[in-house]
Amino acid sequence: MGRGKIEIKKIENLNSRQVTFSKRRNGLLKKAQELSILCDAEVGVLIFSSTGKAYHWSSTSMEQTLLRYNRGVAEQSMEHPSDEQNAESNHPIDVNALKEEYLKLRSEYMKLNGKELEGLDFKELQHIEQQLNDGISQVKKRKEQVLIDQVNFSRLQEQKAILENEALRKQVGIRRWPQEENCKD
Amino acid sequence: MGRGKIEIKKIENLNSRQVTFSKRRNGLLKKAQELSILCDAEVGVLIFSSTGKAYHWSSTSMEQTLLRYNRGVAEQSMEHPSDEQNAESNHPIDVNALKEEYLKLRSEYMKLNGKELEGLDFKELQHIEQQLNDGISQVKKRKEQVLIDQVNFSRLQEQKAILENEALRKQVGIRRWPQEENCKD
DNA sequence: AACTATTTATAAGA
DNA sequence: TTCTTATAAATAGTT
Repeated sequence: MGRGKIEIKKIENLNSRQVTFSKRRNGLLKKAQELSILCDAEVGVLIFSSTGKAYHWSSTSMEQTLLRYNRGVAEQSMEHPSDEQNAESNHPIDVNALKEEYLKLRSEYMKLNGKELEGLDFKELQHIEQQLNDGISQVKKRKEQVLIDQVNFSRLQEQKAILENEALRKQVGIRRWPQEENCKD
Repeated sequence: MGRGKIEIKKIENLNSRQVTFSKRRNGLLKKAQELSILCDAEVGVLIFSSTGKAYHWSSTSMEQTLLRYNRGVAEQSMEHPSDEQNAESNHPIDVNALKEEYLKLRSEYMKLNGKELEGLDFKELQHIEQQLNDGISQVKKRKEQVLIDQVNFSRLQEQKAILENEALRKQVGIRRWPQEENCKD
């Protein structure tokens, strides 16, 4: 839509690129606003120029829009709980969402440490106690396993040492016998 | 740009609105892509329809784009350290630091739940067990206190009820005594 | 920053 | 939904 048709590929001329960026950026934001008004939609747009300058617009607030996006992402990850990439990278991205998650987690963590228990009712306390007991049970199992592994490892080392000793003894024996004849006196 | 000019305001007819949403959504995403390619910019678009459906597009990945946005937000809050709005939302200055904190806390939390214990040695496991025992001890104390509070509260209610009963009995007595003389047979 | 020839997007109709 | 097409809007190249 202009004096000539253009190919959609990076504009190499810096000046043209900056002019086009300015024009099309405004166009995109206008379109975004029109879409949100006409269709009663929530729209957010984020733009970073090649020089690193940031522009953004949201029909509500960017924070709200990002929170909504993250909620969606969270739901998706619930639906595909064991996607490898998801598991790795699906932590909340928006600062506020992350902070919220962090504070929630911190609160849970404090409770497991027997702190900040005020305001919990009996049933909630019972639940935490159960959670702690389960935790202890797992930790004890793991401790036991670590000890068993150690014992097994020691036995293995012992066996290895014994075998090595036998081998060495044989070697020593073979080498020594002729020598011993000289030393015999 | 169509058969007729339209005013930019919510389209009341549901069907028209949905049709326009679909068309303009595609248009917006196309424009976003063109901008990103022509001008070598990073662009992200988030759209939520009035029915709650989510659409999004990013020239890189939405996660990367949002991280970049949040970095910008963080930088801004560095530039105006004690802005009123900042004080209100209390953004952590560095998203990455927060993310790191979050992951560390999450790891601790998992351990207390008896998960992700691989790689810990016996001493570390013992420490976690001790931590869990301390937690349980506190939770039990708190449970006891909740019960004591409940008992005390019940006693108080009981006392109140008894006093009320006495007061009522007296009132009833005063009214009844003359009547009882009639009923005595 | 404006201008304007063209291209592109899309409103309304089928 | 999808296609068609007349028209509005966006914008490429120019001034």
